[in-house]
Amino acid sequence: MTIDALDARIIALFAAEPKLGVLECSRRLGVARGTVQARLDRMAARGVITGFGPEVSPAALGYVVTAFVTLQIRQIGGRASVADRLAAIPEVLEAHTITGSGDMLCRVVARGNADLQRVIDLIVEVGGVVRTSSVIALDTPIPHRVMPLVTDAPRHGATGT
Amino acid sequence: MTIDALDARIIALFAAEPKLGVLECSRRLGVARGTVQARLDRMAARGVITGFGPEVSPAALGYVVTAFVTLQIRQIGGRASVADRLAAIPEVLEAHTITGSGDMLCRVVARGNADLQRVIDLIVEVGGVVRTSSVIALDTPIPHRVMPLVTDAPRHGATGT
DNA sequence: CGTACATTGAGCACATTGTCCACTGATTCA
DNA sequence: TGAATCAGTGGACAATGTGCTCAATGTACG
Repeated sequence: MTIDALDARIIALFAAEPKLGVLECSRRLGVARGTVQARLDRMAARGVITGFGPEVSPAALGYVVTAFVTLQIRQIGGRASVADRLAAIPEVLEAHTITGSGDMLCRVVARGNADLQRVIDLIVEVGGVVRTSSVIALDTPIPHRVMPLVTDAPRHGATGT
Repeated sequence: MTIDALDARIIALFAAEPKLGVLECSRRLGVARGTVQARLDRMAARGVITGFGPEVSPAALGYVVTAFVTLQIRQIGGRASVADRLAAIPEVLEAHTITGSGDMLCRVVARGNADLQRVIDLIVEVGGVVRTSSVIALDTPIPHRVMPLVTDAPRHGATGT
């Protein structure tokens, strides 16, 4: 369930320059085109690479405020329905059930602080949500990244094969 | 700073089937190829689309545990150096400075609960970090997404072409 | 030793890309 | 009203990359 150094280089190269084709990638890595294609296919099949979709910046769309909202949920209600209704709120970008004193942790975005209040109100209105507690992200010194994992993983795991 | 309905449809189409070319995309949307290309270029230039890189699943690499770690930082130390040292830890996928009782919120992954302890130890060892508090993500009913935002944004902003 | 697998290098037909162009229609502004 | 600007259209072109196939090679493993 790991990747080798070549896999990592392929991913890193495509991450750096997504417009590269398989052919150009194989040239730069010094391997045959078929190898790169096979690696990509295999990683896609194994779920390591989940897609090549466009990455959209919420901030560029006007959603400049990011917040993390911890929810407490009435035990009797059932978390599933809460998740469904949260999913209906576009500004909820992510939701996890969690350990600790809270029950769910959501990442939400909004067009401003006043708009964040509106979004939180939408969340509170979801049946089963008892209480919310929010923290606002002031700055993001480390934006979402996975590349360190990719270049690190080969060192831990399988030899080539 | 918004996108219109056509932009949203272009993004949605590429998100659904990234292997589509510009030409096929234009065919399905019933517009000229040049239009799709121009829209993509413009959205890339405006920062709405930040890239087309491969999306990697940490879980598929063996990092099956996700946790959110809240840090308290010694005020005198300075947050910048803390962020730099956190960035050196591959398992730290994201870090924000936040409002509230904590000072930073990090998303971290690990290969298991025992490994999470190792990662948290790495974080604690960072100079300036006074205390940490972790919650583990048990389940992720809403995985990271932005599409609802994309399809929602046109309604707020520009005319619909 | 034989099998299985990954890789290589080559070739092919086909589709797509990047890049031009001229023309249209709508909007804005003097 | 007339001029200018912008986005979109439809077409064209050469150059390139793609998906696919094939046989041959080298290596790991039982």
